[in-house]
Amino acid sequence: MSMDIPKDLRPERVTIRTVAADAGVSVAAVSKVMRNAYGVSDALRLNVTASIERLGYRPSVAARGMRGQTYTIGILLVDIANPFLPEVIDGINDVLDPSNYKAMVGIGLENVPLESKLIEQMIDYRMDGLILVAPRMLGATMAKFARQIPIVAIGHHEATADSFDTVNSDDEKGAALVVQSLVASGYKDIAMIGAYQVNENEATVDLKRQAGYIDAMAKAGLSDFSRVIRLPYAKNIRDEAVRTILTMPNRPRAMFCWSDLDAIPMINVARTMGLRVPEDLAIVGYDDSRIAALPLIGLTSINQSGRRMGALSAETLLSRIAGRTAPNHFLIDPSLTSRTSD
Amino acid sequence: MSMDIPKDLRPERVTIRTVAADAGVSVAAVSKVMRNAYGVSDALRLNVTASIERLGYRPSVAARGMRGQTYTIGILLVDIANPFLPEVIDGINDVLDPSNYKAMVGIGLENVPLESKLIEQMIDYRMDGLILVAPRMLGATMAKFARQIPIVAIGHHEATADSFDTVNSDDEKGAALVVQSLVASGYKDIAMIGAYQVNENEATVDLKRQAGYIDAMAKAGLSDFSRVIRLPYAKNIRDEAVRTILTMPNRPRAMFCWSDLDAIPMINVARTMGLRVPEDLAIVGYDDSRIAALPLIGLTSINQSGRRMGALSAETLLSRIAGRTAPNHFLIDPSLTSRTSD
DNA sequence: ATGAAAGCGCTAACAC
DNA sequence: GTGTTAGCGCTTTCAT
Repeated sequence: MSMDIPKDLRPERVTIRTVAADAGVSVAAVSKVMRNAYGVSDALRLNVTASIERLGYRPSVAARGMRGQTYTIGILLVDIANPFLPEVIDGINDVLDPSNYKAMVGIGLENVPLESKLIEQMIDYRMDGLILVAPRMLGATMAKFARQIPIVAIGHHEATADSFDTVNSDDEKGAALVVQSLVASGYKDIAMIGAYQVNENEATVDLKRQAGYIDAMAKAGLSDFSRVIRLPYAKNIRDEAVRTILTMPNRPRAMFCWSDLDAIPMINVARTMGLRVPEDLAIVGYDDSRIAALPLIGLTSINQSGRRMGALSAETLLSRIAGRTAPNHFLIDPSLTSRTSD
Repeated sequence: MSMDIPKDLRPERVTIRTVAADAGVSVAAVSKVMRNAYGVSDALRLNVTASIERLGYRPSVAARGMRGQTYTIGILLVDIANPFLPEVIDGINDVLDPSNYKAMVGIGLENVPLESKLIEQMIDYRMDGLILVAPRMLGATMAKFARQIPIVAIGHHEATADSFDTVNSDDEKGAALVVQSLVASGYKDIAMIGAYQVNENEATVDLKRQAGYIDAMAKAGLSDFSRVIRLPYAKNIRDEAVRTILTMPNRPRAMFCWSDLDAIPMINVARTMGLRVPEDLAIVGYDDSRIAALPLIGLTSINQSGRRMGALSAETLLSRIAGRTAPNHFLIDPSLTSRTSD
């Protein structure tokens, strides 16, 4: 039934001007209503709100970004597979939901240049602030970005940073918790599986966990047993490396893995080799991920309350966006979730 | 006229105008060089490129969005925990990387209103196109959005849609593969674990898998054994429900789970109850996720080549952005990865 | 081949 | 309390 509609008759985009015309007010009035700015009468507000509703008007983030805020914050994730991330996202959403801010996510794929690219992109988008989750980049790089946009980092230990905020679990304490628990169970020969590469970035969680482990071992008088083993970076040969380690005559009696991501395959390899966990080999992980909780895995692990960290980081970011300039650095206490692997 | 503002007090942004001045050309020239537009001499291009490099100029996506393209595509994920997603992202990045497009991710948290919100937000951002991964919303809703922005859906079976494109694994065939394999191994009493709720959306993958299962059972002359069991939506009581099912006197001999997400806990519950897998109960999953491959899990599962689906959807989206209007609908063959659980 | 200039949709001074 | 208007940094005709 409809003929070809000439372009000038086609329904045009609803802009702030359309709304203003519809409500019989100025564009400035509409803008103020949208931003809850000071100086609008209730009558005007009601009138404008009705027009917005009726026309289904949605402000262009792009246009907003050119003058003021975009009411969008960017979340940068290292990768997407890490089981710790969903919790953090949930926590962030907990606080963003009731605000008029939205989140947009970038995925770094464990790759520093890509991370920087994504941050630049988010800046190009004129996002209002950034939450970086376990960034691989150096603190100096982050400080550089922080000059352009408010930043809070999760899982980056740099409590002296003054251009950005940090939210962390106390990773040293977490590692100490593991060592103390294993020692209390009578283990002495406790080794640690560290992350794959010595990172250029010294603020990463794995190095803190390592420091906590070494320190706790010393405090327990077990320095002689203290050693950090690194698995190869390539995933496909990691299992083989674990097998080699577990075959060594002086194989440790207990293993503290810096991440569940390594602890779970280790349980599997151990059992496949006929080793009983924990009778022959105790294993403790880090992150308390869902898989760790599966009955047949039963991995004892450190819980770092990702949801709280997420929520806290969002609150911190919003307060910085709101104008705070003094840096905030939060350290949250981890806890040990005991299961059957130790 | 402009007043004299001390430049030291206002470190100014590098804009297209800065570059133009630096290179001694017009802003239009710079714009054309950036977009590889027609009508620029090599000399000019070189000159401008050098200035861009030297000044570290980055175009404002916001400003671009007001007139032309943003060179950004949005990816909408149902949630972040699904093990199938990282692969898809990798695939999308494979094709986006060499292009000058970037991806931005939104996370739907399995929630239709939130999904719509995120899409609207991406439209507000003037993104150039969207890839929706296993959207929960109705096809009609997607069609509505597709009038405003190019869309390709992954995991939404609606081959008749003409306003958006789809990329799917052949879920009916995948389910049939499972049934045929189980039948070949001698199983007859094969039940299926479906998704938690009957969705309002009939285009979801789980319903296709269900249809494929029922059909394949019929073709094998096993209609009498055919039945679809639904687990409760609440995660915390799901294990208990599985236990109840496995305790029934007429418990099925084999289980086809619509997703590894359900198959893996089922293996665990079964073994915890003392059932041997597969001697007492065969289990097959869907997605061939990493955890399925762990030796102690050893879950036989359907592989739907997420990476290829991701790459294909990105290509399809770019071609639609480039102007194609005829819809594309791709169906990719799944395959069965056999392990020890069946 | 290159440049001048008119907006895109909004926010924020400032005027009334 | 409300309206007018000058840009924000780009892209895109349309001149030259």
